Amino acid sequence: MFDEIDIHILEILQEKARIPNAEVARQVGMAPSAVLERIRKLEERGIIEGYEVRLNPACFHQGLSAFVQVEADGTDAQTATALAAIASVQEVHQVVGPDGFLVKLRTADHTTLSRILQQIRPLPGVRSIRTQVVLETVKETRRVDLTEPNGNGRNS
Amino acid sequence: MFDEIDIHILEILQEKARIPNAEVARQVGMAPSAVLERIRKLEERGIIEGYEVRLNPACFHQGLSAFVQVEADGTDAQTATALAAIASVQEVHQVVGPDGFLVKLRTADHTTLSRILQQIRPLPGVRSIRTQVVLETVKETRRVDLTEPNGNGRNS
DNA sequence: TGACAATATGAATAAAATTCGCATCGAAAG
DNA sequence: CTTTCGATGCGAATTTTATTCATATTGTCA
Repeated sequence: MFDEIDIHILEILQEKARIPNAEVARQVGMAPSAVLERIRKLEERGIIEGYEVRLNPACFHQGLSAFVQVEADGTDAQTATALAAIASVQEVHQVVGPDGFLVKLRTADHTTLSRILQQIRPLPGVRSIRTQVVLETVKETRRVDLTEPNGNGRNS
Repeated sequence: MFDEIDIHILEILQEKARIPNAEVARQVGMAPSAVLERIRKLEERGIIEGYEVRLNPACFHQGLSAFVQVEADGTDAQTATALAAIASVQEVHQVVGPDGFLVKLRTADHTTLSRILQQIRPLPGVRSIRTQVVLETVKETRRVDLTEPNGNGRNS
């Protein structure tokens, strides 16, 4: 699927995605056109899904994180859809076990959080919810570990 | 802190961060130099934290997600650090309540997950853990909602 | 009104993106 | 072993973008 050079390119982009292609080419020691072609193919193959700007949530009154364990009837797809439709909801995961869904929220403060929780409770299929408020986020990344010396975890 | 034009720029970058600055300028109807200056200031002020490439986890044998509720003695900073140091650990949140930490993992499969869990259990301060395996992720975004018609949630 | 700070503009230049013809390499077929 | 073919890299040429800077505009405050 991809080789060491691709890995190198992805590492660079993972570090700083808005870096000029010419600079990537310099770092991997190839012609810019070749690097461009590789990046294009990584995008085509769906290995690269997109490029995002990382914003400071606190600057947008979204400084409070919380996780909600939603116990639902079976695993209602309608419940998932309704949860996902809420603006403050960052993530909706269907999990194994009694708590059917695990929902990650981001709000301005406790008042807003309460409002969202009251919005979740009456959703179709929702039996009960348990909320965990985040005091401090120690780590939060979406990076994929590409530094595997051997070939495991890599498609050929 | 920022105005409607900044919001517009951020929306564009949130959608597609590797877009050329000249194109952003076109979309917001300003000179490229002015847009460049605005983006620079957004970066300086820490509103823009960085730019990331979004990779397909499945392509890197990281198709399995799980959340681990870690019950810890008090809220040991050492525990948090140890958790954060594990490569498969994507997020570590210190939460209010008996489960001191909520940890998000990404692994290749159940076998790897088990290995990581056995790595977590003996960590300093860890009393017990409860694991929730993700069957399906319905929504997973880090986008900040910038489409607020009124001024609430925005610093002036 | 006048001064000042912040920000926009447009032109000029340097740098980058993009295209494309050609070369190279490796695998599979003859 | 040679040929063919596809994939990929290279480098030159061209278009587009980034970046800088002098100048203009705007809004605020004294």
